[in-house]
Amino acid sequence: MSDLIDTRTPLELSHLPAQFVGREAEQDTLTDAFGVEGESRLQNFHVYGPRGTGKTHLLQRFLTTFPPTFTTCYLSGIHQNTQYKSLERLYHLLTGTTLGTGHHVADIQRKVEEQVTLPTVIVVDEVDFLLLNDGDDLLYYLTRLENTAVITVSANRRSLEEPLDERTYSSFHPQHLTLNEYTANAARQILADRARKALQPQSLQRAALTYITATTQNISIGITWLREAAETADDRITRDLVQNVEVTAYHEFVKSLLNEFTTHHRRLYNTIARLEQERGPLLTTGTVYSEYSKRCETAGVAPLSERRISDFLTHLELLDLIEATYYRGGRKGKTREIKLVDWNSRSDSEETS
DNA sequence: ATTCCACAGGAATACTCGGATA
DNA sequence: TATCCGAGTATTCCTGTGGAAT
Repeated sequence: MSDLIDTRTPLELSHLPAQFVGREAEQDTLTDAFGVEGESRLQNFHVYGPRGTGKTHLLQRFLTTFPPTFTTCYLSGIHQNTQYKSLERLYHLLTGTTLGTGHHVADIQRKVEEQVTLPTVIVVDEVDFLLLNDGDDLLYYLTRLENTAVITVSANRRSLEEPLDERTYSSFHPQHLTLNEYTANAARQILADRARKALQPQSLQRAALTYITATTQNISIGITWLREAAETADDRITRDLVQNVEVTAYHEFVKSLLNEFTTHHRRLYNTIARLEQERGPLLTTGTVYSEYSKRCETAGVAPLSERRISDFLTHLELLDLIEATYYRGGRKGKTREIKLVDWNSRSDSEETS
């Protein structure tokens, strides 16, 4: 146990710091659009930004700025990955009562509709997971609800025009907000601020901090890394120490991401990681699946079907843990070529379209 | 011009579970 | 209590893909 750490909380990913660095402009954009201070208007938004750029924190914080004359609701498409689950949670928020399973969606829709009396702002974070799993029915319903604003959040799509039904998109019709990656300076401030609150004074070397912010632009990785270093350190967090825990820290980060998913997701990821070590990158779906199957046998677990694992691979892609190039035909057949994401190649990843 | 690779990914189906209704 | 219904999860089934190899 490290005695460097006074309070661990500021080093946790879920911690919402009182002071919010680097996203003031984006915060203002939202506040101005909604006119929270004066006459308020409800607006739909789509917020895009790579992983670890503060989207979730920005919106969670934004929701807290509404007065009690509003209802606000935060959903994550990772957990609320069906219309049913989303509506259930929404209903729970509105009434405090839990419905449980076994009802009809149309019934819950009606119940929710009855309960939405105050202007309501609903954030659908990680919207890609919901769309992949259950289509856009929820968004269609929500955007047609009176007196309601919907804010979708994605780390993968700048716009939802393509994945949404035309009728859904036309009633959604969002304004767009993009979060760019933190500047090194902002990242440094964020980490330094958390270190100051969590650690003994003077325990974090400047060079250590610099190394982190120069290596990754994902602030979640940065925070995990800082915490890992703090937990390992005896007296000071040095640059060397930070380098030493680099790999472990990334594993910790992956673990925390995959914690929200199933053991099969984790097994699948580990399979890919090991295959890549053994045979190098660029594996095809087939090899990954058969190796995953083997691992299941070894562990005495029934493997999931190829079809299902195909979807789980897409999940890993959405999480930015793996990268896949799709072959839609050709001598390689129709497949995906898979490799782990090179997370610490800080620099050019701007040519996406 | 064909053939072929090797799955992607849509649709139908099976199975389980909780609530509702008679 | 029996039975039915719909939601969720996972499987089964199947068609389509398109350039390189023949």
